[in-house]
Amino acid sequence: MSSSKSYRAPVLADVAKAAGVSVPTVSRVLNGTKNVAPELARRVHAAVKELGYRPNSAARSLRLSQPNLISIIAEATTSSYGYANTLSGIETAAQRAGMSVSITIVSSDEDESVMRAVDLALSQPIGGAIVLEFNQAGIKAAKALPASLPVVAAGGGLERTDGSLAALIDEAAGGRQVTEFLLRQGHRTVHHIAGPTGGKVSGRTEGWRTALQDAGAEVPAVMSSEWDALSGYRWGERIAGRDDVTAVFCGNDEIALGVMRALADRGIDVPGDVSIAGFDGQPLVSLWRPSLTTVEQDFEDLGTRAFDLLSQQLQGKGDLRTSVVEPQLVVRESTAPPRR
Amino acid sequence: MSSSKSYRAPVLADVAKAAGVSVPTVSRVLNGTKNVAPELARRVHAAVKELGYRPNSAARSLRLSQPNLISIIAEATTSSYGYANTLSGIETAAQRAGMSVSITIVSSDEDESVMRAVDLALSQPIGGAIVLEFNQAGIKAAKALPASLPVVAAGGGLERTDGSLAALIDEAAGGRQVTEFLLRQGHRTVHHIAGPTGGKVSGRTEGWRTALQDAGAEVPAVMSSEWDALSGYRWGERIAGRDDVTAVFCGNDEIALGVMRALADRGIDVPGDVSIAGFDGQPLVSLWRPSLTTVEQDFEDLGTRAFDLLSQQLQGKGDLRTSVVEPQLVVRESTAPPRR
DNA sequence: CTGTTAGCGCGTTCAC
DNA sequence: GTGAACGCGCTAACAG
Repeated sequence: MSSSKSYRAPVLADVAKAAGVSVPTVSRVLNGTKNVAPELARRVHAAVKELGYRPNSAARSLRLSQPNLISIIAEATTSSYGYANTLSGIETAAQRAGMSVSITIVSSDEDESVMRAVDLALSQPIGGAIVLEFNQAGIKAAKALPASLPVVAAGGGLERTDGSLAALIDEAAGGRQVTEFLLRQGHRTVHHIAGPTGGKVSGRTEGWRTALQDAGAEVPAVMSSEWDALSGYRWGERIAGRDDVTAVFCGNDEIALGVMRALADRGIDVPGDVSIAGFDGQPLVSLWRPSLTTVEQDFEDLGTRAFDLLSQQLQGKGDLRTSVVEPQLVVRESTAPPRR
Repeated sequence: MSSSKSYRAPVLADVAKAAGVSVPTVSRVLNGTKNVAPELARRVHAAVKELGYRPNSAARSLRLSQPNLISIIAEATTSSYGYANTLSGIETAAQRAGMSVSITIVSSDEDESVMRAVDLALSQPIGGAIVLEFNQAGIKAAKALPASLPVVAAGGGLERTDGSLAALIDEAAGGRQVTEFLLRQGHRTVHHIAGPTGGKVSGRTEGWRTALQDAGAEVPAVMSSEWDALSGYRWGERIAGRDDVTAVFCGNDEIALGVMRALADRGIDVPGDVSIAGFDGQPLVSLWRPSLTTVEQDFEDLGTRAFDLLSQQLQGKGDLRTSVVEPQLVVRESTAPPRR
C-alpha cells in the first residue's frame, strides 16, 4: 500500500507488465481478436481486474475514429414532457446498443446560438446526431450540420426535408381523429387554437382542417396562440364571450388547460357548454376536473425509432428512411355532445 | 468542387497547409497562447473558416489528459419536470464553459443495471460526473463510480455523504415553511403523505416534523405513498372518510393532484373542508381548480450549481463543497384556514 | 516569433 | 502465437 499523493489511472502498459506480456497481447485479449494462449489470457484478465484497468476512451476513439457516441440536439423547451421522454427513449435504445449519447441544447433559434451548439456537438467524436425538431431552432440546427454526418430528425414532422431520415409522429392523423370524434358527437364544427410553428402549418392543424372539409363542415379561422397555458387562458377569455363555439381542439395540453381554467373562472361548463380537447397526453391531464380528452403521443417510442434509424444508417444498411408513430385519441370527460 | 465519395474531416495539418504555416502555429493561434504574428493569425483563421475545421476533442483530451466532457447519470423517472430542468441547467452552464454533456440513464436500482450504466458512462472520455440522486439508483451509481473521478451529487439531499460534493435543495426548509404556514392558518396539525425514499427520511418529511414539534402540535403518522398521482388518489379516498384531517402536505405535486381529485370526486371541498399543499412547483399546478399551494424548486439553478461545483473541482480550486438552493413557498387557492 | 521534435494511450500493421 | 514499430490528432517542450 503506497501512499501516493496523485493517482494515475492504469494503462495498457501497466496491465502488460503486471501480466508479464506485451502490450499488443493485452489488447488482443481484451478485444477478442485472433488466437491467444489461454494461459496468457487468464493472466491478462487477472491483471485487469487487479489493477481495475479501464481503457482510455479518448485514445481509443482517436485510434479507431469510429465513435460510439451520438449527439442529441434540442432547443431548450418550456414544456419538458415530450422532450424528456423522447430523450429517454433515445438513451435507452442507445444503451442497449452500447452507445453513449451527448446532449446539446440550442438556447434560441438565432444563428449564433445555433452555430455555437453545433460547434460544441461536433467537437466531440460523434458518429451521428438526432435533432429534436419540435420547433424552429431544431430545423436550423439540422441544416447547419455537415452533410457527411448521419442525422435523423425526430419530431412532429413540421418540415419533412426530402432526403433526410426522420422519425415522425403522425400529427395530422391525430388532429383528424380528434376532430372527427367531436363532429360525431354532434358539434356543427370544431374551433382550433394553434401554437406557433414558424410559418409552417403543423400536422395537427392540417388534420383538423381536412377532417372538417371532408365532413363538409365550416372551417373557422385558426386562433393563433403561444404554446403556454397563459396564452391558452387568454383565448379562453375570448371564447367565453362567444356562443358559436361549442368545441375547441387545442394545439397542446397546456393551452387546453389554460382555456379550461378561463372558462371555469367565468362559470362556463366544460363539457356542458363547450367541449375541449388537447394534444400530447401529459400524465397529469387525466386528473383535471374535468379530465382532458387529448391525443396521446408516445414520445418514448419516437425516441427509440429515431435511434434505430440512426443506428441502421451508421451500419450502412439503410433501407428505411422514415418511421412513423401513430398518436392515439384518448377520450375523457372534457368532451361531450353539444347542449342543443 | 471535387466529388469525393468519402469526406474526411479536416485536421490541424490541413489547416496548416492551407495557411502555409506549421501545425503548432495553428494550434497556438486557436488556443490563444503565446504571441503570433498578426498576419499569420489572419491566414490561419481564414483557413479554418474555409475548411470548416473543428478541433478533435478526443485527440485534445488525450494530449491534455483533461477531458471536456462530463456525464450526467440519472434514473429514468416518471416525473419529467425536475429531471428535464436540472438537466437543462447543467447543459447551459457546461456550454458556457465550452464543455459537452453526455447522459446515462440508469434503468433501475438493481446492481446489474447500475453497473452497466456506469460502465457506459466511463467508456467515454469524461472528466467528471453529476449524479442526479433524486432516488435510490442515483445514490448507488454515485458509489459505483471510481474514487478518482470527480463527482458531484445533485438533488434533494437524501443522503449527504460527508466527503462528497453536492448541490442540494434545502427540502427541510421547504417542508418547514409549508407546515408553519398551514399552522398559522389555524390548523391544529398538518398531515403528511410521503413518497418512497429508500429507507431514508426525506428533507420534506423532516422539515414537516420539526415544524410541528416546534409548534407543539401533534405529529400524525406519516402516510406512505408512491410518487405518482394514482397513489395520491388512493390516499385521497381514505382521507375523504376522516374528519380529523384538515390540512395535508403532500410529498410532491402529483400526489397532491391525485388527492385533490379524489376529494373532489367525493364532494369534499378544497380548501373549504381540507387544505392541500404540494411540493415541486410544476407549472401546470397553477391552473388547477383550485390552484395548488406548493413549494417551488428552481431545478435549473440546481443544475447550474452542480456544474459549477464540478467545474471548480476539475480546475483543482475546490473551496466550496456544497451549494444549497432555497425552495420557495407559493401560496395559491388550495389552502385556507379550517372551517371551525 | 516560428518550426522541429516528442509523446499522450491505444490498436493495427509487420516481422519473428 | 507473440513482440516491436508506427500513427491517429493534438500540444508541451525545445531549438532556431
